[in-house]
Amino acid sequence: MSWTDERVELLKKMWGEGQSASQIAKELGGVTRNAVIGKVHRLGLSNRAGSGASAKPAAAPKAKPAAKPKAEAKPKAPAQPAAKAAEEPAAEAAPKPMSPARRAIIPAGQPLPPQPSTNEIPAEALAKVNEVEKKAKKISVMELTEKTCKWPIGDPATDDFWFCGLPSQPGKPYCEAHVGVAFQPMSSRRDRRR
DNA sequence: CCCTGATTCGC
DNA sequence: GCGAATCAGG
Repeated sequence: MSWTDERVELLKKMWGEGQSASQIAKELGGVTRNAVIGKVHRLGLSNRAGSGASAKPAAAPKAKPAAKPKAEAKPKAPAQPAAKAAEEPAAEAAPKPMSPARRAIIPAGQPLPPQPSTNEIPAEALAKVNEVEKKAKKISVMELTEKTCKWPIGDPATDDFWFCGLPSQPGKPYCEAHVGVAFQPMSSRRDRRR
């Protein structure tokens, strides 16, 4: 993929809005977050409006990439809890706070036209989860241990919120059913060719 | 551990 | 110019 005018524009726009490089890369498609960051730099729009993130001193002595005796570890399976099923219309992506000024409520129509689902959750797994949620122990956050399923259920904004609490799978943060929905999808992850 | 952006440098 | 590899902070 090449940096066409439109792609660059979208890049600028999203970067300006405080989107992360990885998100921009995902949105554009065909590029990695590194490519995005590289482009951002080349475009000269490095830092965003002084967001209180991390300040780079700029000139830091490094120099050492000459040789790379780095014993790199193998990538793992990232996998994060996938979005819950349908019910809450508030499942939106707001990764960064951005400027306090632009806090406009979502319009009325369809602010999100082309939303290709990041990942699909098998209907089967969902059904399973629904069943499990009925048997959930409804434990609070303080009751979570290494052995309890940490799958959140309900709306954190209300009292209808608890954790599954069923016995989690060894080495996993969730019970079997929730491991299913949490780790199932996640198909593509950029290659790390060497 | 995951994620961020930043930098370097071979292409 | 491009972006993977790498670095460095959170």
